[in-house]
Amino acid sequence: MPELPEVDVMKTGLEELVVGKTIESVDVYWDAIIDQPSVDEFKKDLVGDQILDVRRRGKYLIFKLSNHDLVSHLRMTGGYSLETNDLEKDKHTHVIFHFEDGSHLLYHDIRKFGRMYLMDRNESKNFTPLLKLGPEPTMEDLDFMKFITELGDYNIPIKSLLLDQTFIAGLGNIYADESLFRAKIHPLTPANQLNRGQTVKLYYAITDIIRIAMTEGGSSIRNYKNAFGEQGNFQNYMKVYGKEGEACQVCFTPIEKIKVGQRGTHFCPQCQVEAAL
DNA sequence: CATGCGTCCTGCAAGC
DNA sequence: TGCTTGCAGGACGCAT
Repeated sequence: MPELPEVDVMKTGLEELVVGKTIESVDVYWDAIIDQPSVDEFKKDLVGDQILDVRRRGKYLIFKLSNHDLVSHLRMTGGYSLETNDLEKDKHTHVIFHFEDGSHLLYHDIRKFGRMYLMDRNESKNFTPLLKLGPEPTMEDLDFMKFITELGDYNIPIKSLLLDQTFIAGLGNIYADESLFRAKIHPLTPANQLNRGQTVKLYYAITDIIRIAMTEGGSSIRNYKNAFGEQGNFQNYMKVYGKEGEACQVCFTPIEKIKVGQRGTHFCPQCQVEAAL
């Protein structure tokens, strides 16, 4: 499932593969992928647009086109690939951008949760979902003191807060669980009950985990691949995600899995103790 | 306003 | 073996 590091890898791949290409036509095979405008307008408006740049904000991709901004969210299973020779679409290919040079950019998405939003040029800066995003989980963007202070504003489980994109943009279930393990914080601990030491550890855990995941090309679980069809390596660094029942690498206690805010949550019951109240 | 839950989807795995 | 059931989860919409 693409989280920030995986989307970033996809962005880098797309930059190399499609910048400079001009769209000749667009096919849409699953209408719900196109959130705005209508499918007909989407297909019509993109004709003749040239791809100038590809950017990322949180888990969103932003294609900067000569006449539009195209915002794309991959959600669970979305992804892009470029076909330069024969067009090989399968049942999971839902949108195809045909380029004037004869190549094709395919959007595929098994679960069909992904969404695309087309708007006028430079209007993504006024696009509400992007405006609401919190800071990037990097040391450059995530202000240390602000992070520490704002944790005290939320009386919800810290795991749930880490998944709130308006608090921090880009963390998903994997990196939230891995960050909490690294910081030795129990996922159910209310955010406003973390002590000073825990908040500091959490800041560095999040930024470290994301930095490592980005340098390792993201994670490849459930066959996730980047725009080049390559896999990432961060799954080799995972300590708790998907490891329920396995011995903790630190203390050998079996990793447990619980539900927090309807989401599967993995943690070590020995290393990640609840805050002392 | 803050929080919680159902919804969208398909593939896979577990259970009988 | 073959069927049914449940689970995976990001973000939104609606309810409380």
